[in-house]
Amino acid sequence: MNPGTQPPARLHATPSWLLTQTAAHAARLVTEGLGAVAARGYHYRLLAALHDDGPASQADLGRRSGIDRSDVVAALNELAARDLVRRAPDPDDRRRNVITLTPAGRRQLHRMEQALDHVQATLLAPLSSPERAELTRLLTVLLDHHQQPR
Amino acid sequence: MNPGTQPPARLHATPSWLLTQTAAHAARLVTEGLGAVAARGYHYRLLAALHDDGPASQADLGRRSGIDRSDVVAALNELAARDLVRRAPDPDDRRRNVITLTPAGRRQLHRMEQALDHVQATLLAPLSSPERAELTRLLTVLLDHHQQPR
DNA sequence: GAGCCAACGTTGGTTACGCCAACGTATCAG
DNA sequence: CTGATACGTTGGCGTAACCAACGTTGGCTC
Repeated sequence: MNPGTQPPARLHATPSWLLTQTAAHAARLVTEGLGAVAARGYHYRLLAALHDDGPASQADLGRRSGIDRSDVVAALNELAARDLVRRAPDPDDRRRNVITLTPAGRRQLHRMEQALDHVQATLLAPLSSPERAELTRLLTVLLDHHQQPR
Repeated sequence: MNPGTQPPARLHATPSWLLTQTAAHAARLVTEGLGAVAARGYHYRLLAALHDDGPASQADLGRRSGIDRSDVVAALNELAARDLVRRAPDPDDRRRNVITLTPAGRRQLHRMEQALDHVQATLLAPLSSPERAELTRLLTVLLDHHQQPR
């Protein structure tokens, strides 16, 4: 986002504009926060998915975290190079790799979560506690609605 | 976003995750909607800024719409090539170009707004009217807070 | 008036994210 | 056995956001 010396035109009060703009801001903060621990969004999503639901194939990981198969490959290469995950062929299905979170990966995930907590605080600073809850609820409704039908 | 056959891990109930994910969805719908009228986000923002606040230099346009100077150049090239804006040297300041919305540009802006209205309806389908208003309010608070200080 | 700094338009990168097409290998259903 | 499907992988595309650098032009100060 640019330094805005002029106020943005007020006709932009449409939710999709607000959403994408606010999101751009959020994404910037998230990128910044994760960058501080040498990570990016995909890394967090993958490690979190592994932590939450345990080891998985790459395709499963992609489905869990909403990342395209091809992007999973690249991100896992980076994570594996730093020993944050282990990639082993699945003996039961030789098409698959089994991806496992390493202790180092667990530690890194923890660091990411701390960074994201801080981002959270910064992002939601102007909202009261009930407002934060309401925002979370509304966004959850939207997300669920738009990804259930798949 | 990927077709999600598995439910996303539930630990992802953090606002920044929700925001960026919902936003990714919104952005996808916006891109789709604008694509149907052969446009993209930057085009809409620029034409809307021109319509709202009148002719301006490229730098001013960038500040109004939150787009980097260099990206303004490229987007205006595309808009000018389709006669949606006019780009003329400013006689009063020969560093500047004065960008003006053409009648065709006004018509195109109208088409974009229709497309975005439709996107809005799709995106906010699961929310009641007061919920939509509340979401808009909360996002506005966030946006204002995070871009005022600049 | 001369010199210097700031603003402007422009070019040419870079990064993240989301997505799609294609290929070879492996598995499974008929 | 054969055809369809799933998997990992490579390579590419488009959008958005941003940064550095350059030459030109304006304005300010000495």
